[in-house]
Amino acid sequence: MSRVDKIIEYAEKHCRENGSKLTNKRKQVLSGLLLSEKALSAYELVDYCKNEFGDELPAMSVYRILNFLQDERLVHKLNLANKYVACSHIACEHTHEIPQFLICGECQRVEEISISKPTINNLQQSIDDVGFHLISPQLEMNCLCDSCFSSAA
Amino acid sequence: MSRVDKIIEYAEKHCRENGSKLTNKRKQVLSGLLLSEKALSAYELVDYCKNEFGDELPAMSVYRILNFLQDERLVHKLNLANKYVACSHIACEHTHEIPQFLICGECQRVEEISISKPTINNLQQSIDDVGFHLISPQLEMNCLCDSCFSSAA
DNA sequence: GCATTTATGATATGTTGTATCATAACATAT
DNA sequence: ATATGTTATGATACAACATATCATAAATGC
Repeated sequence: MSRVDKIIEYAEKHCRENGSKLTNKRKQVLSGLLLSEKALSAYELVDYCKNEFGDELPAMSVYRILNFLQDERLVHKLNLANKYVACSHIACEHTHEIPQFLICGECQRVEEISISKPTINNLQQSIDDVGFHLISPQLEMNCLCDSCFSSAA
Repeated sequence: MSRVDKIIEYAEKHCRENGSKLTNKRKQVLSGLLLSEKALSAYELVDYCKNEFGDELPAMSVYRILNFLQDERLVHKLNLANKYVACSHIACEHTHEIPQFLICGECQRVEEISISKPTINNLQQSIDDVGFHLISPQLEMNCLCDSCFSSAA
C-alpha cells in the first residue's frame, strides 16, 4: 500500500469520525496534492488531476472541495502564494499544533514546521499589548529552500 | 501642517536622498493610504483617490506607483489580504526593524508591531533546522481588533 | 419509492495583477 | 531654446485567482 493510499485511509477515517464524507472527487483532489508534494493553485490542481487521473473537474468544484478539505483540516491554504498544500500530519495520531509554513519562492516547495511554545507565547504577548486578538497564528514565511538557495548563489 | 503633510514631507526627503522622486501622483497614492488609515486594495485606492482628490488614476498606474512606494519602503503589501498600507514609521528618524502586521479580519485595521530579537532568533533557528533560508521575515497575522472582537462577542 | 439533503456541474462574473505599446513630462547637453 | 534620452504615466488587453447562482445528480432517511 502506497504512502498516499495510507494517508487517504487516515483522512477517510478522520472524516467518518467527523460525520462527513471523503467522496471520490475529494479523494482525488487530496491525492493530487499529496502526490505533487508541493503547493498547487486550484487551477494547477485541475490540470494535475486531469493529467494524472484523466478526470476533468471544473474549477468551481475544485474550489469547493478545497474548502471542504480545509474545514476538515486536511489541507491548508497558503495565502502568500495563493496555493494549497496537503497537511503534513494527516497520518499522525496526535492532534497537531498550529502549522507554520516555509515557502520556497523559487520551486514552491513547502516545509511545515512547528514553533516552540515560548516563541508563540512571546508573539501572543506582543499582540495582546496592542489590543488585538489572534485568530489564526498560522504563519507563512517567504524563504528559499536549500537547493534553490545554492543555485541562486 | 497636518499629520499627513508632515509625513509626506519626510517621504519626499527620503526619496530625494535616495535619488528618486515623489511625484504628485505618487504623493496622492501615499496620502490616500495615510488618510484612509487602513489597508486598501489597489482598486479601492483608485476609488479613494477619485473621491478624495477628484483625480482619476488608472489601476495600472496605481500598481506601478505602489511598487515604487514599496521599493522605497514607504508602503507595505499585506499578502494575507492583498491590500496595501502606508509604513507606520515614515516620520521616524531611526531605520526601522522588519515589520510584523496584525490585520483585523473585520475592519481591515492594521497594527504594525515589532517582535523581540530573541523571538525572531528562535524563528530563525527553527527555519535553519530544516534547511530553509528566510527571505523576508515580515509576518502577517490574522486578528480581530479590540472593537471588532467586542462586537463579535 | 419519495422527499430531503448533500455533492457536483455549468455558466457567468468579480477581483487582483501583469504585459505591452503609446504618450507625456522632465532633465540635460549642446 | 531645442534636440535627445530617460522616467513617469496612460490605454488596452488579458491572465490568474476566486465567488455567485442556478441546475442537476447522488446519497440518505423516512
